[in-house]
Amino acid sequence: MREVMKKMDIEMKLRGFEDRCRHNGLKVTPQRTAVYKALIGTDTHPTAEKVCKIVRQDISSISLDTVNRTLLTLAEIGAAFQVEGTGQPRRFDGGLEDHQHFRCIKCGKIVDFHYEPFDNIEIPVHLQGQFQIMRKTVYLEGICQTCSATTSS
Amino acid sequence: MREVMKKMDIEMKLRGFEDRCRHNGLKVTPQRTAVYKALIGTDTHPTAEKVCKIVRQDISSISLDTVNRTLLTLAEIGAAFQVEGTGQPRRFDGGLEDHQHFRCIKCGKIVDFHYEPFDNIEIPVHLQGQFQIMRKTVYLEGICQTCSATTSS
DNA sequence: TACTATATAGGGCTTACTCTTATATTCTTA
DNA sequence: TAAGAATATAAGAGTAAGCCCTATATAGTA
Ligand SMILES: [Mn+2]
Ligand SMILES: [Mn+2]
Ligand SMILES: [Zn+2]
Ligand SMILES: [Zn+2]
Repeated sequence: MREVMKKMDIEMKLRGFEDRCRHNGLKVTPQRTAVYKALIGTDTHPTAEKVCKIVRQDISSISLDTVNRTLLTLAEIGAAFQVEGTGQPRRFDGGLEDHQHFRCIKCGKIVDFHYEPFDNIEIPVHLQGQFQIMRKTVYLEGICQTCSATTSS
Repeated sequence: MREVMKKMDIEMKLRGFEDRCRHNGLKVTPQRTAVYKALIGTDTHPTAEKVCKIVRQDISSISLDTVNRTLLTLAEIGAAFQVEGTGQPRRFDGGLEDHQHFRCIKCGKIVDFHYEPFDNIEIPVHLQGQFQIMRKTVYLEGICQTCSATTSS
């Protein structure tokens, strides 16, 4: 059943996260775990503010600063990353598998997508010599269907 | 001779820019022209602040707000774009030909590069139906040589 | 259980950017 | 070419994200 699988998946990720913290000399705190859980529980590439709101359902006293700090920490230890893009409030992604993003320049929505040729692009050797590459992604920008429909009045 | 070609190229771009302004019902002001010129005169993906400094060599009284506003205007009329990436101060690019970016997460440097297979990626049909795509780029993130050298102490 | 190192909450601070308004400039049309 | 209408600019105040500081709290450990 789907739900059961999902729960197992989350449990596994949480276990991995705790290990990752320990390996990096970081304490496993309820706040950290909750932020991580909130992040992997959505595919909306949320802002710190948004994550904070979610986490406060469990830990009502968590501060926005802690959420911010924690999200940066997650990125540092490789448990998440900051989404590329151009918006003001920084956005995060807990999806570590290779995938691509489309961003709507009207509403700011960021949509995940997969496409074999993009997921599997190979970095050419001359660049590998020049840079130590840690992330690669195909980034598309434009207008989503909702916004297209709304605008054309 | 290189210099002469460069000058002709700039002249052509400026002419095109003025046309683009008029077609969009925008007045051609010294400030706008200067901001545009500054932007196409660099490949460093500058911030508004940086552009402002450059422009002030010509127009010492230009305000940072005008530079900001103008850069956004350039993006709106398609004479430039905001660079994807994750940094705080927004950065701009006047290079409209297909090209890709590498961004160093240590020093924030953004480097242009070309690679045929990346420059020519085709957007799959199922995405074209879903989104109106206005820009595509391969975005790489990592650590540049300078920062690699510095860090490994 | 007690100790040490690290994390958090809260609040103030900084900085990039946006908004407002009075003045200046472009562009049009007579 | 002069005058008028529409738009742009400069300056400064306002806003919001996120960073920094410090006293208190908590996790890991012995
Ligand atoms: Mn994603
Ligand atoms: Mn570029
Ligand atoms: Zn949209
Ligand atoms: Zn670097």
